[in-house]
This record gives sequence, C-alpha cells and structure tokens, in this order.
Amino acid sequence: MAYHHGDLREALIAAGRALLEEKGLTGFTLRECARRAEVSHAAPAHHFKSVDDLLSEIAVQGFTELRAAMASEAKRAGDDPAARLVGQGVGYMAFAAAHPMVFRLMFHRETDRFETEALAAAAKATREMHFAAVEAALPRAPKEVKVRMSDFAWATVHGFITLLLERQIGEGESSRALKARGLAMLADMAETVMRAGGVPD
Amino acid sequence: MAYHHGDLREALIAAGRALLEEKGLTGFTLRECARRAEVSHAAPAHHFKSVDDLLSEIAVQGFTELRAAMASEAKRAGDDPAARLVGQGVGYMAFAAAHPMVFRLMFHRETDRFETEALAAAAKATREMHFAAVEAALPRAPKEVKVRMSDFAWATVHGFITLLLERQIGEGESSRALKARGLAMLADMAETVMRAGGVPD
DNA sequence: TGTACATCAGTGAACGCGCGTTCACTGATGTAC
DNA sequence: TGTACATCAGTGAACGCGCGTTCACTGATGTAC
Repeated sequence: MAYHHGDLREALIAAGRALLEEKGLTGFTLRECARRAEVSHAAPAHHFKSVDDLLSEIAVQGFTELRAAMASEAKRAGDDPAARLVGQGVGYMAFAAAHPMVFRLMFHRETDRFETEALAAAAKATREMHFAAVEAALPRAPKEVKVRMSDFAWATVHGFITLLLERQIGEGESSRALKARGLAMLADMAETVMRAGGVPD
Repeated sequence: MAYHHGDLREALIAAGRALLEEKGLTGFTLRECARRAEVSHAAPAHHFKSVDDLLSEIAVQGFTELRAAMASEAKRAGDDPAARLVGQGVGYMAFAAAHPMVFRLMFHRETDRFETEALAAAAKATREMHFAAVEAALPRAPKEVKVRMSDFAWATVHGFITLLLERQIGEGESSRALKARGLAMLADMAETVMRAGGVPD
C-alpha cells in the first residue's frame, strides 16, 4: 500500500456510507470511518473539516444518485407523462430500498448540524426534477394545482417506501408481492394526478 | 424539595422528550435527562435499565398520544366513514407537528436498539386503529383491497407530514395555507379510497 | 402513639471508554531549472 | 536526466471531554407490633 492513499476522500465517503447503513446516525463516528478506510484516525482531517462535513457530503452524493435513479426509470417508461411519473416513483423507491440509511439521512434536516449550501441545492434539484414531471402531466393546470398534485404524488411515494423500510407496512409479505403493491399504489397516485388535469374544476 | 422526588420516572420521560425535541436522537443522553430533572446522574438507574429503555418508553407514550389524537379527531368528524378517515389523518398530522422528534423516534425502528414488546404492541395497535377506519369505509371490498387502500391512505398522510416537517414541502407558505393544503390532500386521499369500494373492479 | 426495622430512592465518587481535534513530525509527490 | 526544494497527505501521541454504568453510602418512607 502506498503511503499516499490515492483517493482517501472517496474511500472515506464509501466507508462512511457502509458504516451508516450498519449502525445508523447514532453509531456514526469519524474514527470508525478512518478505521474502515485503513488509515489513521487523524487522516480524515485533511479531507473533511468535521464529522458533519463528511455526513453532508454523503447526503449530497445520495441526492445525486437518487436523481439518477429517478431519471433512469422515467426514461425507461417512455413518453407518456403518467408512465414517466410512475417511473420516477419506481426509481425513488429503488434507491431508498438499496440505501435506506443514506436515504433517511438525506431527509433528516431539522437539526442544522450538517446543512450546507451544496446539500440544500442537491435537495432542491431533486424537488424540481419531480415537479417538472408533474408539470408535463398537467400542462394546462394552474400552478396551484400543479403544486398540490406534485406534493401529493411525492408524499404518497415517500410515505409508502418509508413505512415499508420501517417495517410498519407489509408484515410477512414477500418482496415480490410488495413490489407489486408498490406499483399498484403508484398507479393509483398517477390516476389521481391525471384526473386533476382533466377536470376543469 | 423532598429527598424523594415523587415521580422521577415521569419527570425523566418529560425531560427526555424535551431534550429529544431540542437535540434529536444524536444529542440524547441519560445524564442530560437527569440534569434536566434536577437529579444526580445516577438516579435514573432506579427507573430505567438503560438509555434505550427510556427511549423505548418515550416512543410507547408517543404512540398512545398519537392514537388519542386520531380517535379524538375521528370522533369530531361524526359518522361518515370518509370523513372519519380524514379526521384520523388530521389527528395524525397534528400530533406529528406538535412533537416532531418523538414522532420521528416512533418510526425509527431499523436498528433494534430500543425495540421492545411494549413498543411493538403500541405500533401495532395504531396500525389496527387505522385499518379499522378503512374497513368501515369499504365494508364490502375484499381484504386485499382494504389492505391496499389502508396502506395508501397511511402513506399519503405519513409522507405529507414527514416532508413538511423536514422542510421539503411548503417552502415559504404560511402555516394556515399549509393546513388548507393538508386538508385538500386528505380529501383527495379519501376520495381515492372510497372509489375503490364503489367500483366492482 | 411510639419504636424498631426493612426497603426504597436518592447521592457522589470512581471506573474505563471512545470520541473529536490538535500538533509536530515525516515520507511521498510534484515542480523549477 | 538530475537535483533542490516546496507542498501535500499521511502518522502517532496527546489533550480534554462527556458518556454509561457501578458502587458503597445514606436519608426518607413504610410497616409490624
């Protein structure tokens, strides 16, 4: 092993994500990240100002991956706006299921411990991506309806995957069955959204 | 002040809740709870086996209050099943908004740190209360549809209030406007649920 | 009502631990000429 | 291609801190008679 690590910064982020998934935020320490990256506990100081700085970076990276997952599934869904909305939801849930603790970290913002400009921007970009998909589905609806439907769609998806990951929903069901139910729920959601655009109100 | 506290157990729970709301789970310590209850740091040992034991008790108490809030608003809503479903949602959101960190704690279960039988039972009782309200709204629907609609309704409510508390939704809106939007969303949700009972499928 | 005694719920000192952060250091790397 | 030197990214020791938990203790409370 070289004296200089090569890319310790990325290695620490990877180690931090693994630690977070195993122990949660309460068990997250800089020293354990260093241990996992096989480096002295003082080394991280050259790359991150503090523990919170590392956590913030992990969350930013998480948002980037979340957007990629949403975009990828929306693309697979083709051109139909309703199908694309469902696709975004599928990508969202897939990311959350694959990285539940990072996902949770990303939406833990009340204590401003690790809030940074970059993190706020990453969250905002994700919100805007979702809103754009709703706008595409409701081109003629007034802004207020778009906002309402956008939040409704997001709440549905976010609530479902959150409750699933916290084991409040789907007790004793196979993951196959749960996926099917997730899709059914996304379809209900999309139907409600589309209806908001069809009715003159 | 008496040498014996009177009801230190309840005082520690109250202090713990306040601490949790201020500092979050990461900042939660038994010694700080003791300090806030104006008692030596060794005193809590006579009432709780460990920090996690206290946290578990706080979560159990939270579920009890959550059910009370849901029942109270459902009662106010009268006899119409759809209105009662909306009422439950109102109570749910009101509790979450009043005690955001306790609410979050209640749904943080992945690390089994403070999972106990009492806590599992408290969560289950809440789920059953919600499911009963959906059953009342869809008396003739097959079980599968009831489950699907129950989870859909819960996900909607849970997701909306969670995103609101994490400041992902409602940026710059007044709390009055947000309450109105929460109600509108509950109405959309109830409409979708009722439709599932009306259509033969 | 009084007394003896058991039990209970506190205290305060002490323990060992892992943490974040700082520091002087040193070996590796990159650059100017 | 060599050499001198600046910069960079690590090391390991040390610091002070607050934590959970344990312990012998003691004052308050409750009970038997």
